[in-house]
Amino acid sequence: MTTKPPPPTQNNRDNPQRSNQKYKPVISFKKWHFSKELEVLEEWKNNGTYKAYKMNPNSKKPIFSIDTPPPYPSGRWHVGAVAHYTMIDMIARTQRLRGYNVHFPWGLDRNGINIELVVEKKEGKSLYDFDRAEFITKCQKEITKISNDLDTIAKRIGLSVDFDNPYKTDSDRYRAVTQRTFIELYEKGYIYEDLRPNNYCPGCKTTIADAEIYYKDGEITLNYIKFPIEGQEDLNNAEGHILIATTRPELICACQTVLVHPEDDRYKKFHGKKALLPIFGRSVPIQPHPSAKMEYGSGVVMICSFGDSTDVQLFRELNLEPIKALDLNVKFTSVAGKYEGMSVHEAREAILEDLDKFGFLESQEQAPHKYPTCERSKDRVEIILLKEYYIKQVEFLDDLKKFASKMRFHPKKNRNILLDWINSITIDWPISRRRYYHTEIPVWKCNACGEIHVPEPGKYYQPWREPPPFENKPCKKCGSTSGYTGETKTFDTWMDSSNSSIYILKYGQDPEFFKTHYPCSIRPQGRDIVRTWLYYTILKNRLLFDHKPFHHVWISGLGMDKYGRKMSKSLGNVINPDDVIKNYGVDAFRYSAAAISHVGEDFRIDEEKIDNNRKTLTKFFNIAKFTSMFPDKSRYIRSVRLRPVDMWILSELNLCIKKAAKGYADFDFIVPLQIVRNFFVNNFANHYLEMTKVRAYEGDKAVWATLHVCLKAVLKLFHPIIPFLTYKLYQEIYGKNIQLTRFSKPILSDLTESYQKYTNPLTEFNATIWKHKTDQNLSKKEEIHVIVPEELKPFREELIEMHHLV
RNA sequence: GGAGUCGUGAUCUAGUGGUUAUGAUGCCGGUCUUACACACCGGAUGUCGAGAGUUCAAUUCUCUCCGGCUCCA
Repeated sequence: MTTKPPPPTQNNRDNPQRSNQKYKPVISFKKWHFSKELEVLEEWKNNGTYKAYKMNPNSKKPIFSIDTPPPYPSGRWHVGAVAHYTMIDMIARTQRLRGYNVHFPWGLDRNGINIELVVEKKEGKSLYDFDRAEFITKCQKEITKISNDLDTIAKRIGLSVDFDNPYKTDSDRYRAVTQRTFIELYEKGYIYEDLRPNNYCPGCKTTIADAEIYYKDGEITLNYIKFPIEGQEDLNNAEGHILIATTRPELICACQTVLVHPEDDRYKKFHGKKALLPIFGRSVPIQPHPSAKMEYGSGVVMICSFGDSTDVQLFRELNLEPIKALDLNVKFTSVAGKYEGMSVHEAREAILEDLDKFGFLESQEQAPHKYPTCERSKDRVEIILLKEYYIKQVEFLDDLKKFASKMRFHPKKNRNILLDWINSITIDWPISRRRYYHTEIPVWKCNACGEIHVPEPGKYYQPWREPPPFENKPCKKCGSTSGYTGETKTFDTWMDSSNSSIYILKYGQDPEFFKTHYPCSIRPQGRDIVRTWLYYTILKNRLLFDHKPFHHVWISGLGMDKYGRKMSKSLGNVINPDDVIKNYGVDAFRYSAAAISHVGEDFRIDEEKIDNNRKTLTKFFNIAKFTSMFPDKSRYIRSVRLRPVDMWILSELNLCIKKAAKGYADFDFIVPLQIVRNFFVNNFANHYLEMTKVRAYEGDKAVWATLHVCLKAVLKLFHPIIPFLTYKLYQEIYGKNIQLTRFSKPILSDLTESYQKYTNPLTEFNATIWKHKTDQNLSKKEEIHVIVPEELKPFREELIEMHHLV
């Protein structure tokens, strides 16, 4: 490679680039600043965009329904949640551009204990000390107060939901649907009432389901206690007592048996004997059972009602009579003798002192321990005998697994989270709660025989304050006319939430619509609520319709800080989404959310990265601005005389469209983002624009057409991710609302495909020339003596012009 | 303790039984080249989690282990 010395003075008169005053970008502003997003929002408000987001019931396009997670208003959105919702919005925008009639509803989840706890705290008393109606009114007011801001931020982040028809899970209409599902399930025989040991949260004062329990790690004292052997009592002789290890000494009063491992030679001598409960003196059988672990503690375990879920299992298996040791206030009952009225903690202290005093307590050691807590109040959960309503699930688990295999999971691997949970279920779902701001259980019981009566579905019932809707009829079971008493219990809020997908498809409201559009297209949700929201939805759909509820399930990970740690107040790493939007704009945030990782992975939110992505958007803007200098001749792409370089970029565009479509079909936005960005910046801007600048300024229609074919396609491909910038550019350049368009299809594929092979040699050749000039400290305009290689002959003219080859 | 899943430069990511392991961001150095310094050019950075096995050859297949996450006990 040789270079000629530069001519003494460069005469630019003939340089076609001088004539670029002729061409001005059509874009009305010089720079993109994200404050323009606010203008876009204003335009959307005025140009009917929000109406265009609505599902059109008369459209012939196929419906794509999204079971938008209805957010629970809780003051401020977590920045991870904001990212989550923008990604769900990308799904909606993608599907519109793919030609679907998208049903993207907007709702608020307003039922539940959270708001009750807020009111209780504010008023300083427990809900049982309120008048029920008054308490409900207070909850309603409180939740409405903190719901108000949600629409503003939802609009600001570009959500394309149907804002005009939001639903609320605490509305009469929604609750009527929840009650309908209960009534229908009751009539199908899937619901029953039973007295069973249940998880009971002392803080929330209600039963909770296994799905609502989280296990925490802690340490606990393991107490070695001597139980005398009946008939040969002697605390000082190995034959006279058996040493058991327990973490729950306060439950001795509820003990019904003592277990040792069948193979444990140390205790074979005690098989069939009886042990006397210390302090209480009651005798219980000692029996061999494989659940007693030889290596844990002394290898002897006492089984009480109820220390943990193993106890519950063993009571059932061994047919033991439960002893109700704790009442609803989690205080000991009279079976605890002198410990009656004490809390768990008080009783434990007291009995340990007594055991020690009387010589029963041999020793103590600290042991690691996992204990169940309530996910809401974080209180330690106790197991108490309670009468509750249950939905059958255990006998349907195989069906649920079948449905799980029929739904497309994004990402695929997250199906296992669901399967793991299904496989761990051993008991039916307790659905009744002893709370107020929840949907009421629509049941009245006969005053004479207690038979359950359910009303006709369709209406919202409040049995605790309404007369039974069948007042004058005699009881269907006993014929009594002594009247009915309304149920005071309410539903687990997951009974409501698990209806969202059928509610938005108008179940119980528009049977025709429901029939046509069931099941729902996609459930987007976070990984943290697979065992609740997703699981219960599948269960309900199995029981009601014997059908899978969704075609797709999209499960995203959780938002972390930039080091991958959970955001928490105590770590001081909480990012405020309002600040992020204020500092970098929504598109930069959305772009970052898409670029952050594959769907399903936990993602790290790093403000520095968001700021860098903001710069990338400026780059995009500049490419568009340059392109917009030339008239849009894209519709003549088939008739203009395309040269090889045009064919080449079209072949790259086609490849880009195809690859991006694949990523969009998976709702995995990092894939299209990387592909389109690479095409737009690396191939289109760096190489194609540079190679065709001269022709473009000369007025070559083929270049003009190609430029705009590419730009249009790219704007659309980026639109789901960065709706504001792409909307504005499309509006300014093409005078149309990009939100109402379709993705571009590959164009002239057959003709252009063979040009694929030039990508590498072409870009490498250009890079070599650029590098050479830089190394030699030459201007890019400097003439240079280089011969275009044979394989790049089709691009010879452009390459000579571009690099000033001589 | 058991099950599932993942593990590629600081971060995210491509990819494959044989490549000097892809690209991006960041980092470092240089350059105001008229779409863009919110730019461009260049550079450094990886024992492809560790070990063993299969193979002529393994980042890629198998096993074990380690680490992250999830679930269960």
